[in-house]
Amino acid sequence: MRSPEALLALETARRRPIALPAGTAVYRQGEPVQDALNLISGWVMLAQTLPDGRRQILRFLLPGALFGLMPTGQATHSHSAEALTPALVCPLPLEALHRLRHAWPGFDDRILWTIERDAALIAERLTTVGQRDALARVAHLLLELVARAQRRFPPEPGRAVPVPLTNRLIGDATGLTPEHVSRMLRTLREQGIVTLLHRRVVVQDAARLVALADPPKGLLGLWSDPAP
Amino acid sequence: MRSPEALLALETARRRPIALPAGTAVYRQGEPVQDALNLISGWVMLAQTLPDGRRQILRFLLPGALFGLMPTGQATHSHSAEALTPALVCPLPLEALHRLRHAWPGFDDRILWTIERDAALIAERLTTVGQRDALARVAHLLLELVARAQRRFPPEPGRAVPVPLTNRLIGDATGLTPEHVSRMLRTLREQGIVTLLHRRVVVQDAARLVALADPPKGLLGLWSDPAP
DNA sequence: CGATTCTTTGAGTTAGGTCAACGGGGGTGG
DNA sequence: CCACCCCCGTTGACCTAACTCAAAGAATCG
Repeated sequence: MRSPEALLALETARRRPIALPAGTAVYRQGEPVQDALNLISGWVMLAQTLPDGRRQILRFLLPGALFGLMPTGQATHSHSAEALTPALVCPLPLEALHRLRHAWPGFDDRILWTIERDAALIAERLTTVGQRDALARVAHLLLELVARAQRRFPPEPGRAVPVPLTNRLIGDATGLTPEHVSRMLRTLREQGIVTLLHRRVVVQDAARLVALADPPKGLLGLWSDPAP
Repeated sequence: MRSPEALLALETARRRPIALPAGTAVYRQGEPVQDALNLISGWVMLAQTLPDGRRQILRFLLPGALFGLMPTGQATHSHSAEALTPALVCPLPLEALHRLRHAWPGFDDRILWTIERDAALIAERLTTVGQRDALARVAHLLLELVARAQRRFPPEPGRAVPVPLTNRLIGDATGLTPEHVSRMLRTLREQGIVTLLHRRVVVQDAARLVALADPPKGLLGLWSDPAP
């Protein structure tokens, strides 16, 4: 937990929050790294784009996420960040971040925790995309996002959880085409497992969804737990 | 750069190095997190295994790598680590790591740099596996490993670079079957681009290999540059 | 209310997987 | 030093999951 003094120092160092309409870029791949960013509200996605236009969504960010950091010495962003909903983002100059890290150990620990957690989330997506079939990939993504959005695992059945997903976004995150995503969503719907309609996910059968997505035991905490 | 005092403190805190024969596990998925580990010599792979036996190789580690860290509060390993060659590994108790981080800012910065770099490498693999075809995936992996092993980009043509890869390992890293990896390697060989024979890679046509793998500009430093 | 983007579905195609068989290399134990 | 064995690599034939292309309907947003 950060001390009141640390929080005050953070308040002093950060810039004014920026309101971003849905669909706007926070930063683009190849742009110079400027500030670290704190997501206050809304959803943001991080994606890597190939020269031919295909893109891989690396992560979906929920409020509270810290992003925009690159390894020291890395001058440009390796990926782009784009708001999926209207979003509020608060920049923090890298130099101030560095100062805060060294001044407040609790703050430093939290940064490290965040980066490690993000790496673990990407690793799990890699495993899913590399090894699982289309149905499991879609199921896994829906389960992850519902669990993270609700901060709860397993997800509560019947509740409509707002998620700003389109079939194209699901495809870009899972390595599938939007058409095939549509077919997989139909299967999940017809089997009474989970439904995605009008940007809302309803989990009908949490047990079967978990069985399909089959998230590795022991990592579930990363979806639902806050920072220590 | 870390100060002499910091290096001394590190020397004092670490345990005695452990020699691992090729094929042995450093730790297994699901085991409790114990020490952080420093790879002194040899190659190690990090992999996530699914219940049905399929596995995704997340990263290949080269000497100097720091691994075995998990987000604070995460009790068990989300992946396994296995030596691909005879390897020398030096454990560092987590508690000592924590102390060193807070006592020596340069040390702390280097840890953060390492984790961020590792996350960037995994993200790039995710993009490759999710979006590129089989030939490009294999080309990308060979290029990455040759560049990292030689600390040099683009790779020097004609030089035989030792890599402990089997077709199965390439398949597990790229999401392909060993049979299809064999077909892709044949294509790369027949086209005079790159050859893998007897655990040695020879890059024949660096320009075409780079064009095929098409690594995002600006990330190349992560393959060939040392820590700042 | 028009335009645009998103979703859905169908039909045909293909990249990569599966299965099977064989050959080679390297390590091990006699 | 040799023989065996096991794993690895290679190739071919066939199969199927996912892609492509096309077209029509449904949401969403000025």
